Amino acid sequence: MLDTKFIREHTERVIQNSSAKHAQPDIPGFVRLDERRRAIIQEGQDLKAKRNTVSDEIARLKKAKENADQRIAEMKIVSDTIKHLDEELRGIEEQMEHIALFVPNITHTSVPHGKDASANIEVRRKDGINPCEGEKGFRKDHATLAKEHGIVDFERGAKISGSGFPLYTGKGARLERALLNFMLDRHTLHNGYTEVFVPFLVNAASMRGTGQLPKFADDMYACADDELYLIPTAEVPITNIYRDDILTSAELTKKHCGYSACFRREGGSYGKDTRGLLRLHQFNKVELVQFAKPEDSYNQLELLVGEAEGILETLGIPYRTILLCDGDTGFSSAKTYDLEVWSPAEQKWLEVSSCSNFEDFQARRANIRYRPEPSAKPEFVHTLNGSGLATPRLVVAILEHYQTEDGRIRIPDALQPYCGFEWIGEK
RNA sequence: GGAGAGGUGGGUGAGUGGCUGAAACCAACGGUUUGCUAAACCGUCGUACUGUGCAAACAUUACCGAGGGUUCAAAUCCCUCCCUCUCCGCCA
Repeated sequence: MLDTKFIREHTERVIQNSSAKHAQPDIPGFVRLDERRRAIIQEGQDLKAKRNTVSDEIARLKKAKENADQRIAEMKIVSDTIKHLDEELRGIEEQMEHIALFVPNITHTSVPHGKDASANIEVRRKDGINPCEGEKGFRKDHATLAKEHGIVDFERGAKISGSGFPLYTGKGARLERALLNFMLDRHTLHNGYTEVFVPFLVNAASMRGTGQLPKFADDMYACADDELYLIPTAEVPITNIYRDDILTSAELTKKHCGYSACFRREGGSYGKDTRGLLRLHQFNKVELVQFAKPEDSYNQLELLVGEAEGILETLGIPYRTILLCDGDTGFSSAKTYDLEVWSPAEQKWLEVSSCSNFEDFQARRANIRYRPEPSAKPEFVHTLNGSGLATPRLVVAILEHYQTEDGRIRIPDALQPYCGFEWIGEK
């Protein structure tokens, strides 16, 4: 959410930025409502001030056993007027909020302009680290490999829940767990994150705090009877840990990582991208979340991207890092880098991480603040997050890059201690 | 799920209709003093919005879990909801 004052004072910029992000909120309407709102507040405050002083007078009169009926009658009318003003004000603020919740975050000046992914900028690429040689005829795609080795049972997953709910079996389940443990250990032991294990169902206030609601309601699974939502990412519960809190300057930058299952409806996305593990309704992810001072946040974003890249480097998977243009940058984000791994079978880059600086956009919604100095006024923190990383496409990359000519799959060195085996498949 | 108790400022905690935005204590911050990892004393010490002002600041208003209601006037009375604690039941 943007600051009302900011929208009022930078109306043109907000309109342009919204349109770059393919959104058309009614900014002029918002500004008009804001004018009326402030007029009502002023009028209401004057009347309330009058009521307060006269009420004191009534108290004095009554104490002195004098008649106050005249004043009471006057104040009854004043109170009625106040009531009507408050009602109008509530209506206006509701309308304003309805508009404000759909205004996207302003992108950072370093973000390139463009209408879609074609304007994104590749900032780094690490290929040539393929441990099992280049693109050869023996290569099979991940779904075929997964079936042949019996490590993912898509059919039974579909029987249990539906398509997009994979059932990992045997070494596949072990590999999944190994990846998660490996990544969590790395972020907690080497990158200075404090681990959290979060609820997977959250309330509406949490979803609003991180920006999933109200705009993306259709993308989420909801438990209507309990007003709870299945999280699409651990970003939601982790960021909301400090909703309505005031942090101290000393505890920033605060870094949390956590595993969660992630649930996404992915409505209308059936097509070629849905093969195997490429796009799922439920998947596993380790998430990185940071709460930073405004002056540190962009430096922290670069560090966070590096931490996510470190996982791919250690696993020896070819990847590239993309800076998203404004038209491709998410609703809540001011600047986003995507990490993509190469799928030789798909001949495509697959997104495995999205690392963003939200500046104070989420913090304003979720009311997460800090005091720059012990007795200073609280200010909004900057929030950042990134996947570190999501497992399904990581498994895709491992299967496809680490398959050998004899049809087996070698486990990356760093994962072997976590897996307890070196190979998938018989020689 | 049933019964009871309770939710007040960073913390503890007083306050049952009008001089209470809220005592007291603790913490924190500033200062004085004592020459020493401390103590004493003095002072400051919630948040938001609106307005005036370049600003520091000042003024109004609102906020005592959330939302409604009663009243000239609500932390205080009434209703609904949420949460916490205790006991019982159930359960991994």
